[in-house]
Amino acid sequence: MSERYNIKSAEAKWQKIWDERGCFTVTEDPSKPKYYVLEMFPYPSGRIHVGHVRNYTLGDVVARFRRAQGYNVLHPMGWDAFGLPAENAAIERGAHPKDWTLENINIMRDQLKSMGLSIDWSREITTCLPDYYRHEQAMFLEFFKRGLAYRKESMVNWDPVDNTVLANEQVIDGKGWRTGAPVERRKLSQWFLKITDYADELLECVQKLERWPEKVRIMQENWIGKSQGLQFQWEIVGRTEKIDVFTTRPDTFFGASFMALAPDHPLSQTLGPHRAGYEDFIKQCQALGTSEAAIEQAEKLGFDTGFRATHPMLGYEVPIYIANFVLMDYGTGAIFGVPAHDQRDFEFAKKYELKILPVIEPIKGDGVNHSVSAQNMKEAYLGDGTLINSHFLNGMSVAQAKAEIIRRCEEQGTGKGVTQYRLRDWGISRQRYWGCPIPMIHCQSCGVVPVPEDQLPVTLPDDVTFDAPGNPLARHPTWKHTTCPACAKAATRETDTFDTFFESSWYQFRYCDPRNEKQPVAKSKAAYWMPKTSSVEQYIGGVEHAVLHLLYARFFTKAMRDCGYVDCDEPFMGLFTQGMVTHVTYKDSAGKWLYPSEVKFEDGKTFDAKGRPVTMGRIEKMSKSKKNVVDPEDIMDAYGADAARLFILSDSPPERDLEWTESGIEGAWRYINRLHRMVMEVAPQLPASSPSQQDSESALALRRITHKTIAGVTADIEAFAMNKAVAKIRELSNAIMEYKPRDAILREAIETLIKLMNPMIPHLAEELWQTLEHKTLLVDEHWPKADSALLIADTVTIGVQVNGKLRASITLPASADAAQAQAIALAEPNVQKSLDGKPVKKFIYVPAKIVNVVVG
RNA sequence: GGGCCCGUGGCGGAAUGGUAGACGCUGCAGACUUAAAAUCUGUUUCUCGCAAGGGAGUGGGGGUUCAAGUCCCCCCGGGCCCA
Repeated sequence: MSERYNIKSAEAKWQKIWDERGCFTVTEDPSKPKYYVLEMFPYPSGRIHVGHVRNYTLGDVVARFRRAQGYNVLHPMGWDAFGLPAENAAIERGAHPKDWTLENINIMRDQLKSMGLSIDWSREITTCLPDYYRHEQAMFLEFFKRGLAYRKESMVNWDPVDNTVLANEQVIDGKGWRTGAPVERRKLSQWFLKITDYADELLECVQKLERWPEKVRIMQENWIGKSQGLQFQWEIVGRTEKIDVFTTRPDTFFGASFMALAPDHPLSQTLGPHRAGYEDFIKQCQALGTSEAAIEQAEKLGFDTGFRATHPMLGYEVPIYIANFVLMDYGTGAIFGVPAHDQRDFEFAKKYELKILPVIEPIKGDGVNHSVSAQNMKEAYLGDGTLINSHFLNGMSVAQAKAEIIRRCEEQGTGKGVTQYRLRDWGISRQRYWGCPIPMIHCQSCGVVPVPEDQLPVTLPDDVTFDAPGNPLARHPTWKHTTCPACAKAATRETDTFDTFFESSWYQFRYCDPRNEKQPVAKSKAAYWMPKTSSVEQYIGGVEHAVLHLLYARFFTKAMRDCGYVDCDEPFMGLFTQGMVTHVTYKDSAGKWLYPSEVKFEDGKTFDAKGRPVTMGRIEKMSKSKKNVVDPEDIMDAYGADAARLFILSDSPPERDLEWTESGIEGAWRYINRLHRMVMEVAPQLPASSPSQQDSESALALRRITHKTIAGVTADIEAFAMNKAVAKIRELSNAIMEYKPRDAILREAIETLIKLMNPMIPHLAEELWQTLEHKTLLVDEHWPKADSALLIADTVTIGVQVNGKLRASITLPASADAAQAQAIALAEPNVQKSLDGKPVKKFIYVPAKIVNVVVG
């Protein structure tokens, strides 16, 4: 009868029609509310992976949904095209980074297009092309003019494998984030952006981003790491030097019983060598490594210098130690120890038998039993409480005491309140070829001189070699030689390029005006798509970018605002971070990883191509090294884009990990075919009109389900609960398939179903819409509205409990009162049996919810 | 060590404090078929029972409530971030 749905040709057909009619091409239209959906753009590594498919499917659901709701939707795509893999490809197989990158882009663009995404491809951007990066060179010069970009010599993390500088955040456990090689420390002149100027604003604003995941906000807050404290000086007995100390707990000032310096503190080198064992101790500290976690977990060790410091207020003396747990990078590299109220200090004091003086008494009745006597303390008390043993601070709360001690110190001129941040300025210099050249010139007589704006862009030379380690730009025979714009003498170009986080920090603006040759973005266009009040409504990407990319993009937005490019304060109003895609792993009898496509299934057992047994391993994040990957192109060839999209949306909540399974994708594919078959079969029999009356109970029931589904799916998509939306759509289709009459009510249900599933499986939806003989494109149809009258049922089925245990279920009018409910409930034989003749003590009736009979 | 999140059938997962297990996957049984695939129908938390019906059940233990997967306290296990 009906022919099988030809997925491949149908999907290609609709993609062509959407493309030819420019369905997703948008311009600024003041008559419509705008909605900006953005997914993190891909690095053109070669082929798309399932993580991309998940990311862009989620974005496409939002885009198509909002479009149907009448928004003017901006949904663009581009390429994060600078980066190390291109250079690695050049080294490994001799491909030029540019050719390699542009080829990859062509492949991946085709792959993305075959997903049927509602993207405005006319806005595509490629960050490695001069028409993109010329603008960031201009912006960098503007930043430089305003003091937001500067150069300084600094210790850098040097990755000896990649031969490049790493940002602090690219160092994980003392190792390079990409290579895993132990990082070396080197001194280099580097360009920095003054992100620390914005530390406070970045912190304040992130707390107001209500549509960001809580955990990402907390990560950003921790990264900025703002702390308030007191910085003041202690005198050393018998010496002229003073020790600068920073503390976030000035309230515990009077509990101080020792002083500790970082091993690499300058004073350690002055005070330490007087005593034997100093050298050994320092060596011991260095052997501990640089990882803060390791330092924290190691035994707290100290070296007594024999010197003593004087308490600035009380004048008593405390010993000065050099301690392995004090970090030079944090604060001033020197602390005073308060064993009663800091766990590390407490352990230290126990070991070296130092005085433990409690100065905070826990608030009584908070349920915590902390003794205030030093002998009984088993650990430091870190909570709030009332100050004791603290002279003028006695009786105050911790917060009051902090404020008071800072006030006193400032009054006496012995110290000052200090705000400190963990955040450091952003080092943007990279000693790489495949990045945006930093538009600066080094002149022997004039120093560092910016490239004049009319000479931009500074483009990368194409004729470079990768046969030697280091930066090809630096050893290029001619490229770096130029003349000084100031004095016209011979000078050299900066050969460092920007960190590639630079490109992704402002691309959200470029999409608003991607072909502008004069500016990064015209103010009028930015004002429409990214006004002060609402920038990107929905940003979607992996949680791995929770700190770096998002922090840099937020900073860039503020810097661009202050330089007059744009008006908005925050780039991304709504953020959604998706989970990873995982897959079971396979190993052959020799213990080698196998691709899922190499594994055969028989009788629930797994074999390789030659029939040898294969073992199934853990479910892990898809990775090439473990070969537990599937190629989206293979999936789309076999099952089509709709099936891939549907499966990806249906099982797991988007924020959680998704396990890719063959049976899952097959289930989605079966559903698509079943739906097609069903509509093909009933379409010719359906009346054209829409329903006016409900003449049967089953018709009314279907209408109710239809409208309940509209309300449910709308709410679910808004809440990003795509798996629940899919479940509701499938419920509706189950109801449709059970419904026998071929009437207007069935037409309404089917057309509603098609509209609701359109964001998820747009090709099939469009195909079915056409099958129902509509002349319009579904893509231009409005999102259905639920009839609220149909959402309220007039009879309900609820459970009847006796003493909280379910004994029966009853159907009664939704408007029934307690007396009616009681009569119906007690009439149930099962309820009577459970009552066992005992008197009803209490009767609970929550309309449309539950009946609970309480008996004695 | 601190913070945040999570523990529900064989599996992924649903459940504004109100009939736990929606929806799907898998399995099982049946129909169609010479047969298989595809498709369709039924069934699928465990357990006692021929059945009607009963018992247990959301990592473990306590508590609040007429009622707890959901709220509170303690413990166990897993994940992420910070240290």
